[in-house]
Amino acid sequence: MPSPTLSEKRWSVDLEKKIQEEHNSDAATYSKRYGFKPDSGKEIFVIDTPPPYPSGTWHIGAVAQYSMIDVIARSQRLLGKEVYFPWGVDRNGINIEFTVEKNTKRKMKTYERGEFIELCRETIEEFTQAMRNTARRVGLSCDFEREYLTDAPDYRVVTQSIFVELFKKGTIIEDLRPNIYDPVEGTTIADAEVERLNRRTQLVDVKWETEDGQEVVISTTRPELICACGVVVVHPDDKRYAGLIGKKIKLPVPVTGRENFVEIQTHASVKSDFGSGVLMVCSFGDQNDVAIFRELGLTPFQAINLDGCMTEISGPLSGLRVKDARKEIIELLQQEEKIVNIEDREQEVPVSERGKNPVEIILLKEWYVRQTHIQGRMKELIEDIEFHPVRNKQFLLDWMDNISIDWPISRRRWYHTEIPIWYSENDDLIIVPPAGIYVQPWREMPPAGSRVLSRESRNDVGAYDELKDTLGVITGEEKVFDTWMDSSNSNLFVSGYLNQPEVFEKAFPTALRPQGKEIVRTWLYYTLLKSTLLLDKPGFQHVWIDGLGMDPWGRKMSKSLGNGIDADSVLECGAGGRTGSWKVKGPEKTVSLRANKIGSECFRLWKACDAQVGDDFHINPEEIEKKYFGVLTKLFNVARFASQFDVPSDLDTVPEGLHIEDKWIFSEFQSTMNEVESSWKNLDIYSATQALKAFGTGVLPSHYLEMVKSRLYDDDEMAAWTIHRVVRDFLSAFSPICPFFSHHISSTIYGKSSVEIDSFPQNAIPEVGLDTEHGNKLRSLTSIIQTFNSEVWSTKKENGISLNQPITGITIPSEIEEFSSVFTRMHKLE
RNA sequence: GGGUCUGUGGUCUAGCGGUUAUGACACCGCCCUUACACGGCGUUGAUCGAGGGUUCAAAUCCCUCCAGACCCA
Repeated sequence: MPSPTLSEKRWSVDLEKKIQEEHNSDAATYSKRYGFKPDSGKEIFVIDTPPPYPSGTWHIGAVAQYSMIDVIARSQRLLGKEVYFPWGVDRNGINIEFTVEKNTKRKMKTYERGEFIELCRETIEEFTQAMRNTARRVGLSCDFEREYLTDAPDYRVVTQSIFVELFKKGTIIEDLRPNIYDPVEGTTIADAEVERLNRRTQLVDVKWETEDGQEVVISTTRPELICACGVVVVHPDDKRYAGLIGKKIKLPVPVTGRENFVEIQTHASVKSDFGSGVLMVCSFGDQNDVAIFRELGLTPFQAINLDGCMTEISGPLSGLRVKDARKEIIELLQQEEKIVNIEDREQEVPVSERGKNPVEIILLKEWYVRQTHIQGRMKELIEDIEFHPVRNKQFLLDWMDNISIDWPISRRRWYHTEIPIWYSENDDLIIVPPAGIYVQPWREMPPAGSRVLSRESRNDVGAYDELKDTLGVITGEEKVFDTWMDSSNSNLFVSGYLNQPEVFEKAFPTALRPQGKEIVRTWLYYTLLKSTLLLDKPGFQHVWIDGLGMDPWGRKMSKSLGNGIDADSVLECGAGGRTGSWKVKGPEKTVSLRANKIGSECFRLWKACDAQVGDDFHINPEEIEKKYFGVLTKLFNVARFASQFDVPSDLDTVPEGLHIEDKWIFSEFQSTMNEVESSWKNLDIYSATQALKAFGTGVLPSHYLEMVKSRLYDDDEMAAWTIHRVVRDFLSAFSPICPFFSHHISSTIYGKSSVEIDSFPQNAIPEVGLDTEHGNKLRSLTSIIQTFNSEVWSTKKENGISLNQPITGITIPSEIEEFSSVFTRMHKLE
């Protein structure tokens, strides 16, 4: 055999790593290939990639999703777009504060604020570096040079400027409202950050007494809140209590500074079969209580303060933490024999997503983004966005139907973007910085160019520099923004809002928002809300919502289940001869999984092939290797086989005299390529990959190569031209999925890397293209050819004839008579 | 409790009104054939979660139930 230019015997993870290192080592080439060049004149395609949150290791499901975003980025480049695939890292937030608290065993608020922020910054930087490495390792073609960090001044200033803009518009308001509050972490949180956990609680039946001495039993899981009771309600149809309605009932516990009688009223939300069927409504016991208070126009009582302790009104409980207060009140009630029964039961308790602390509803003055008024308009704008897959749009619409309160955006934490506001001494005026300057009001005075506004009307009163002396002692706002306030600017930021107006003009609405379905109600929703409020535009052209990475049994991976798989271990599996092994907790027992080689190319091929967008996918390294490494081996060998024959000097001009089988394979190839091209255009990775895989591991090697082998050995130039043209174009179309694999082969054989191709390969022979008569006729022969070949192979096998021995008595079907000389030679028919 | 989605050979998956129900992996058998044994060829193997219905015709549409996932209350 002539020596192949592709010298390696097969594809390997070590080869992959070597190529990857070369690929990343030369910054200039990297940036030429993948850097964003807004002035190139090509159509701009900006991807609003989800900035990952660094927290130790990167979740394999997220890495898999991310690698598919890369496939989209690369395929759009292949289609001739000017792609901006940004690399951003989300670094604001409570997670890193927790990490620092845990590492140093000290609560945030025991630090000096500046010192704590510095600790957070250092810690998150370490995590960020690990993430950058994984990103490179999985082959992301991000524009790493323009990395953005959401905790950097240039990002935070955009959040602050947008806040000021919305503030001036009156879209951001401050108000004293019941807020969901995490007393342990000392901060307000949004609806979207609340989750439910099952906890054991006690349901206590307490004896109450009406003004005329009638005994009423009320069940509650929160007896400590009796002091905040505003009304007692029964269902309007509940005959048992009809006589009580309108009467006054005495609180069974001592209270301070409030009436100790409340009225008995009716309310339709009462569940008559729960407990005794009588419900005490406390200010802010839960969301339903809040709703009833609002409906009945009652004045709320504040029973819990910001530290999570009981307030004065609770009388003897005053100053106790909620949990202790509950114990204490139960004891008190027991002493007075006012408890009829105590029952342990499972209850879903609302807790904060991050801290898992039971949350309370507390009346607080906070900043809000108004959102309930704009839902209709948002829905109209969303109509213009294409969703992939369409059905996942429902997640967003469902969430929007649930929006009933404004979005509280202020938080009492530190490692976040500061709310850019100062207050005048009398609190009537506020000072905001000019656009473009990042400020930290808790430690700085307003910068030059700041404006003074009326706190109430938002009217501009004048320049801060001139009014300085009339404002008295000014105070900076100490609160910060909810991190979603930052994250929901990502599309504006990457599209050039404020920083590059000329780019923004062309790049907005942002071409693509790819994300996981678990953050539809937060990231996607808030981003769309921003673009509606700020610009009255849809925000995106396409939204691509992927499913979740699950364990091999279809459960979400989580630390508590012990079923997680580390991304790096899969990407490095097979490097340096090391095998990978994983212990994963299944539903019944722990299972050991092993694989010999995976790497980024195989991993990407798996994700591209194995699950459609939007479907949850099971991650099992054993399966990834078994099903997809072989595909790479096969494709590599097809190319290696081709590489032993001279590459014709001109692959772009069709030579005269192609044989019928050459035209036939082009007819098949072109129909594959048409499907691939339109799939790439529709962001349909699955179909594109399936089509390429089927062709590259099926008809091409099993049938065409066998048919032309002898011609190739005889130095037939037509056959060589055909195979090289097909392999070259195949690699271009395949390179979005496996970029290093394609890059290596194409640059070795053809001297040009497939990752640099910026237009989809043209059909070599238009006359056998998709809708041509000639092409259709040739394609209709494919199954006949496959069947015929199979029959010959089985016949030889049945007769014990080896494949390279002659055989007699075979008739070639009349439909493929034109190929008779090919088959005669291929099968040695006599 | 509500919403959304999913349930197809041992495993994963395609199909989404008319197919002998794809394909891959695994299993079993045969084969070293001037690319590839990390390969090739071939054979087993599914009444499409269960039960009702609509239709000339259902894996595909409708209903009920069961199981799982995610989200929400």
